[in-house]
Amino acid sequence: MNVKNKNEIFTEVVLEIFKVGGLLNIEGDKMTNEFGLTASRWKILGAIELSDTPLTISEIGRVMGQSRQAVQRLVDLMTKDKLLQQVENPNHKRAKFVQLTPQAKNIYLQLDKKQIQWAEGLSMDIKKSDLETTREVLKKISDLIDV
Amino acid sequence: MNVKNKNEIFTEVVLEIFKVGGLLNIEGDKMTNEFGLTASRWKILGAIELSDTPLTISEIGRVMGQSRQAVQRLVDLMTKDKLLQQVENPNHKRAKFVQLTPQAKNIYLQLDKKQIQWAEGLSMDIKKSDLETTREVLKKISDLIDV
DNA sequence: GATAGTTTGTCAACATGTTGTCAATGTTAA
DNA sequence: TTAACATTGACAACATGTTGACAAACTATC
Repeated sequence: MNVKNKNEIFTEVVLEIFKVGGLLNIEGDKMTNEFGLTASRWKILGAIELSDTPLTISEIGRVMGQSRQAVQRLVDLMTKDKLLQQVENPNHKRAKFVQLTPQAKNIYLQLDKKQIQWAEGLSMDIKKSDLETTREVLKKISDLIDV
Repeated sequence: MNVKNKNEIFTEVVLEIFKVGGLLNIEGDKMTNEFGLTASRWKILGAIELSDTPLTISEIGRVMGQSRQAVQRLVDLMTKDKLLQQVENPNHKRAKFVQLTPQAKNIYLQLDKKQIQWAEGLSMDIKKSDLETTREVLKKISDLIDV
């Protein structure tokens, strides 16, 4: 019946993560194209909007599991594009808080609607409990690596 | 209890895929460093070794869910490094088959051992059935996008 | 066989990401 | 307070990836 051991399945999961990640990026690029955005820039907006507290550039990087330098680069570009603005951080002179401009909030809301419709189509055939299991497994893996 | 709907969970899964993907790449780079490889080049070796039939560059791309150009670039570099060699494909004059050199096979075997130990540590706290669910969910997503 | 459409290799432009380094800023401990 | 350590912004080098375009090679259809 089931001839594969746990390690083999784990390896398959890892390879599938790479594959799906790439495909999702392409999909995200298409989805954001009409707003002059890309998948990566959309993710930055999401990281800020989904957070309960104001975030600095380094904090955004930590939330996304990325280097602060990669985030800095995008934030600089998006600031130039009037999508982000930086405000004083009372706790740190250099590390300012990053905020969405009204224009970016507007775009983000539209993208959120678009994404929900897209997600509904994709997750139609997937059980909610299976999605939850997947989320937990991925979180466990990321926590275990991140040490 | 559970206030999140399916779309929200789906979104969390997507964000976790991005995060874990990045972390796995960093981990793969560290793991392959002693052999003068990178995570991406290791993946190329894996795609070829795990296939039942000889693969062309374009086919490797399709298996990995990547553009053939990205694969081509790496195969060219790895050919220069004596890790890959190309042999005639009776079905196509230009699209040759890509093979591992003995040296690459040797490295791949060592990496496989190393990876199994690493995977055992990581998947220790994860149920086999949950890993299988995760794999199936990811496959479903990638199939649905790939159309 | 000729023709139209697809796949492939090649080259180029560009976006994204890690890593390393340095000085400026914050934090901690003696 | 001061000295050691950690975090941050800034810059640079490099690896990886998508996309677009073009000609060569293959496939299918008439």
